[in-house]
Amino acid sequence: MASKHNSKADVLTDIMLAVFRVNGRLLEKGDQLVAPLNLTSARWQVLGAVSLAGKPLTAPQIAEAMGITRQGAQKQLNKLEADGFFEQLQNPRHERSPLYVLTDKGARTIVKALALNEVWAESLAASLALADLKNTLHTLNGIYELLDYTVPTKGVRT
Amino acid sequence: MASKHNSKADVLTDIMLAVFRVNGRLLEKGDQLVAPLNLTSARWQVLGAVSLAGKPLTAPQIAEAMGITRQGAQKQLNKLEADGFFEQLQNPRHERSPLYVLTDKGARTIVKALALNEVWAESLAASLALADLKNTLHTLNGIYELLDYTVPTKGVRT
DNA sequence: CTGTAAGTGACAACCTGTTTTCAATAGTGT
DNA sequence: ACACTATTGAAAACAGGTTGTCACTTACAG
Repeated sequence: MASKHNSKADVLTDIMLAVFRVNGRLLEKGDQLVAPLNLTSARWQVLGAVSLAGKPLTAPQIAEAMGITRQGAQKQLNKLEADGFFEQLQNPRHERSPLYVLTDKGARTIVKALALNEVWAESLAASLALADLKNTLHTLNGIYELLDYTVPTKGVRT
Repeated sequence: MASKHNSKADVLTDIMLAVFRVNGRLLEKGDQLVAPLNLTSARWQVLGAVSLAGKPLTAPQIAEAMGITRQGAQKQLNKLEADGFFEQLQNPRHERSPLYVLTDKGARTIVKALALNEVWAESLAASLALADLKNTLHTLNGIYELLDYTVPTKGVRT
């Protein structure tokens, strides 16, 4: 499976391919993990963003927190609201742009999802070395910053 | 930006988030990289799979090499054939399932794409340490194997 | 042979996300 | 106040991928 690795560029190329594969598996396993809660990875992420903020957010704020476009976030919000995870709150600062607040059901669900994730991550991490994990996180962040280098408008998408 | 990291599971969770972010950026930058060749990351991957095999492949074979479903691969193949990167070859082993072979244009294009990728990877890797890259690749592969663990049918999707 | 299971292409519907466009709302400088 | 710009929701088209169905080859056990 391993290639020649005659240069740093070769190793980096293999890392890119590994990132693609791992990304796919993570989404797949994440979907399975929260399926019993009637969630998917994408929907869980939205719940998590609002829960983490600790206060109601507008659709564009959620999108920015998640690093996706506001339209993408809005789609999930519409579904999540229809399923009773969110409620709309009148936004005093914008009459057409409501704040989204977790319902009791939404709050209970995200707590369960985070617990499931914690158990899962622990079982995976058990067979990995802390030093390797830290190094990997640091290196991935370094790669991300290199890739992020030439973003003009602070990452804001229209 | 860094979290507390009180446990290996916490670091792993941050790695997961980093993988999502890096994956997104890689696709974005990859698209930009090969846009002058009238390719996208997805199409480039198909070209690469057939080029790497060194012989004509059927749609299901390409799908398996790429780790996607045959229907997904077929979609790209149809477009790539329409754009003159592939030609269909009569398959002696299955009259309804043609072999896809690179045209001259396809072969020339994948060579250019690989060259662009090499230059890009070198420029990125320049500021990273070889030991860190190797460790990261190894750790990501380890994570992938852990995630891959419970796949029943050898990963074949219907 | 023959029947049955597996492989395959062609579609269609869906998921997640992006881009584009439009109209309505909000913010700001003068 | 006023005009100009930025923000926002809504909707549609697109990209890349998945799942499911259908009909048709192919493979293979008996």
